[in-house]
Amino acid sequence: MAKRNTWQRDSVRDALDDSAGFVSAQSLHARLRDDGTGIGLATVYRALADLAATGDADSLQSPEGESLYRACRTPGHHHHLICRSCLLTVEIEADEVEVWAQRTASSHGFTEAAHIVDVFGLCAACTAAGTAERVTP
Amino acid sequence: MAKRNTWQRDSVRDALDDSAGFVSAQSLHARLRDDGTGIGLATVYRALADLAATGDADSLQSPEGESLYRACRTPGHHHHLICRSCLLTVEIEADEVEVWAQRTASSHGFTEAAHIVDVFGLCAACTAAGTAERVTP
DNA sequence: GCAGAGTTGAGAACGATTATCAATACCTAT
DNA sequence: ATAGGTATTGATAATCGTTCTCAACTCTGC
Repeated sequence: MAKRNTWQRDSVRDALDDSAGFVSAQSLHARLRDDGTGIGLATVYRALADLAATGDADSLQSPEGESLYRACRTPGHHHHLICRSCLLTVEIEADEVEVWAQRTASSHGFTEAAHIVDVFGLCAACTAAGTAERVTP
Repeated sequence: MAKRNTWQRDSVRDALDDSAGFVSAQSLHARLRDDGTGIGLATVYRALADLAATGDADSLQSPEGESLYRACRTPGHHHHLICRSCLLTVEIEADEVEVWAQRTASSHGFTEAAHIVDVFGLCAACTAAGTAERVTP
């Protein structure tokens, strides 16, 4: 079960690193295909799943139900501020919220608390441009 | 475009009200079918979408990508504390988090901020029962 | 009761994701 | 460097949740 290094995996990792915000597996695949590589869709999904599993990438569900991925610069636990128009993403710390979540959970008898905390909005650029639709990077 | 009252819509609303936690459209449909009603799957989806649109129900995406619905007792904006084993749900207030989200968004130039804040854990009962399910880090 | 517009339900269609499986490419031991 | 076992790939089929289609149906107001 030893992992092997393939140009496909590297390509996916590189493409993720080049993205400013979250991207879907589909759009990553499309981009890689456009770059001339003959990479397969299934391979992109597998590579992304691996990256997410090893903690090298974060993933979240878009409001539309798609799985989005991102290579995060900040290691460890953090949250995201995401532009719902261009998907530009800013990593944010939220110690305040960590404490709140933990306190709230235990005050209701819940254990093993985890939380999903993401803020969506329109970034400065999209606000200025009045961009109404979502653009997939 | 006047809305009509049909027993189907009422059934969906009632079934939602009877649920302690979030449920998927599929399982709601299955339950209604088992109750002898010949309700259609598409109708359940439509009714749930309507309820969510009018604010009579809340919805969220399960970590597996399914859409889950719930008839919430608290009107207005609130968040949820959800047992990841039995889906028991507690509605929680989070003024603290509202403020934080708004402040964080605007400090990064983001406008029209909305946020997804949900806490997952194991409820007291499931913790005691040792119900071990998947892990959501 | 009647007409007509909103609703329903069975199944087709759809999009995202996962499974299949023969062909291929990577890695390690020679 | 080479060979060979095996993880990986990729085209395609399959799966799953959800939405669409459209003829049949049923509320509601008159």
